[in-house]
Amino acid sequence: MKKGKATIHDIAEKLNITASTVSRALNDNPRISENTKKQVLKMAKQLNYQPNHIASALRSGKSKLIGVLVPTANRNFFSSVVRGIEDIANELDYKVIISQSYEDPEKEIQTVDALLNARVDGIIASIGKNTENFEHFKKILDKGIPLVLFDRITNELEVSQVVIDDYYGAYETTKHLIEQGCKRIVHFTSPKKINIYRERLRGYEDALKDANIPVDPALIEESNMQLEDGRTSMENIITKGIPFDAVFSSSDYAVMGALQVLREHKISVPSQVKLAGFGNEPFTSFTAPPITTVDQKSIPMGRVTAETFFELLKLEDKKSATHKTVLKPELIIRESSLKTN
Amino acid sequence: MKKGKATIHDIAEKLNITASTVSRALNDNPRISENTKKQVLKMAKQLNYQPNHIASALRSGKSKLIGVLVPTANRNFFSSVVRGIEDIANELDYKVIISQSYEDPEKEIQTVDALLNARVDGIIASIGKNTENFEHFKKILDKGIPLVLFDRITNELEVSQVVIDDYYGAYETTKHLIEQGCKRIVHFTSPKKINIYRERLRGYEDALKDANIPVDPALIEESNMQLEDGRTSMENIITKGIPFDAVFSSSDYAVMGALQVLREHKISVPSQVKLAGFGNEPFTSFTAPPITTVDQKSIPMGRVTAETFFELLKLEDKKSATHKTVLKPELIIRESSLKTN
DNA sequence: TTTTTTTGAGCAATCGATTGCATATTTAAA
DNA sequence: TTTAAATATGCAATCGATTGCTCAAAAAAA
Repeated sequence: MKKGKATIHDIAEKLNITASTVSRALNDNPRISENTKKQVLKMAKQLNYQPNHIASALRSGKSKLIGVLVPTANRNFFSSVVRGIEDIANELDYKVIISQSYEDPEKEIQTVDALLNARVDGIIASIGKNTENFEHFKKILDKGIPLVLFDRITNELEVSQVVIDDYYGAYETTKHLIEQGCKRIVHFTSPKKINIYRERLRGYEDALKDANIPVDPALIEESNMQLEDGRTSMENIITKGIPFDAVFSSSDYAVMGALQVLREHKISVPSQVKLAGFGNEPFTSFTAPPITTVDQKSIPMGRVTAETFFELLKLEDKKSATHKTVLKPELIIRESSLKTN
Repeated sequence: MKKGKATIHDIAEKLNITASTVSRALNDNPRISENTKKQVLKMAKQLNYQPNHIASALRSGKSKLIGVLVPTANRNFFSSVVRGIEDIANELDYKVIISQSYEDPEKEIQTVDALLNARVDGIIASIGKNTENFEHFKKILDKGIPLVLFDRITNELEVSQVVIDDYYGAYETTKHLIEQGCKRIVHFTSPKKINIYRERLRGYEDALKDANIPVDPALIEESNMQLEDGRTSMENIITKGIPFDAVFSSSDYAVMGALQVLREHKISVPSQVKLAGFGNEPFTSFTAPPITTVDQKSIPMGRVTAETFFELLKLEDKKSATHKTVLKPELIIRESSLKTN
């Protein structure tokens, strides 16, 4: 008797009513009398009844699971977004399956499939940096399953999305560096299809133009934007003897690499070269000097994304309701970019 | 027709056989002829059949989901372990639900409940730092659901567990500091019930004793081991005027805080004070100077944990089979702890 | 050729909750 | 008092896959 878990049938039996009534009572169906509801609830508690979500999912077609696909959970930005999503989802009694693509397009496809197979009610995703084909996301849409993208989005998909204003963040950062006296600002970017780096590059270029500083292609370094890539890019610039007085990297990791290389070359930051990154990864505040960066409003982004998602879930025609939210990032000025008098 | 997804019944109908046969064919049951299997597989592909895991889970009682509970996914150590777990799980066609307790005992209890309700086939967990009551884990065991703990374990639970040899790691680190000439080594630890900090403390103490250096309680700072706590602890020591020539912190975050405070007090690392942390968080290699730390073998730990878990899953009597694996950590020596001549 | 085994499949119940369609009982309106 | 409307519950099918049991046909043994 302790053995098998209690089901609605057990409750029904004890109360001499049917399982349907119990089910309706538990779901607070208006067709059930208050009295019966009370009794059912009481008996449910007494029998330590735990609803079987799997049975419910099978019948109702709703798994109450939402799949969250991120490039890597091991990044402050992504894990914070996830946290924001979780907060909202849990309130609504949804569970979150986090899965990681590890920036690998192949793995991303598999993962989408796996989530679909797990019968999630919808998917929230941020696209891997190297993804150039979006068929697997189209597949989600074709099935009429709600999809919301955040941060790493693409124009090739007509879906709801939540992003920060990367252009603005980059523009402000570049402007700040210019105000600190910089004229030869190196920019680290990524050549991929993903929106964010393009936008940041645009912000960088426009800020320069607006200050009447020519955009010098020699100062723009493309890479995969990891720490190692930042090192390589910095070495490149130094080796080529290209003069520069600042680095604005679209990734905190890459700017960290630059800082290391500058240190090794005994180039002083910020007096000789000023630095700014993007992302506000925690380590940027640990370094010596602490690095100026752009905060991406990760927790709000998670919450907004989840809210967008659940609105979508409520609607009938998933496709027609695409919605784009843009959050303002915040420039966090630290020592690495400040003029030394 | 495109509408509803194909089921085994659709396959059965097309082939003029029954769903049971299809089911068995798909599961490679020996009672089905090779020929039939081939046909079924072909038709399945043709109809783009995707098994409904939910239906299968309901009937078989196996959800093919495994719950992973970590204090926070946003830590290199934990996310690496998760990655190791995922690797193994995915190979075996299991999906992983990651959930975070955020070091909050209350949230941890809720999360365990949520996982249980999601009908995971088992749980892999690392206990929150502030958890002092383990009833929710006992509940898992009582239900006969496999549970494996890693890293943050407790003696109050009789379960399979995978840990590193924290004692060894701490002993070696302390010994290393002593060899570099340190005699007054501050230790940052956490007062909680969790094993790891106790073991590290023990390693620290024994290394001192073995070198005939008295253990001075004034040098041992207890805290929650975050960056801020490390700052506070370091300020404490300095303010009290307690002489010291090294800090060995059981957490990389806390040692980072110490480094900041030392920097602010113009105390030079490593020439005046040497530092070592624990965990090999990526940022420890970014700092100036890079920080000596202990690598916790996170990916192997994840894999071993998953392997232990799946072995457990195979067994009948879950309880009797507890198994403890201890991995050797590795001391990573960097500039922060090296003797300056 | 008859009997026994082996092999390949079908039948039908089952997992637990949900839900459209009755039906019985009250209550309100005519 | 009769009829219509509202309220509370039951019945039974359903979601899709799994599985114990039964059975027919084919192969092997007697």
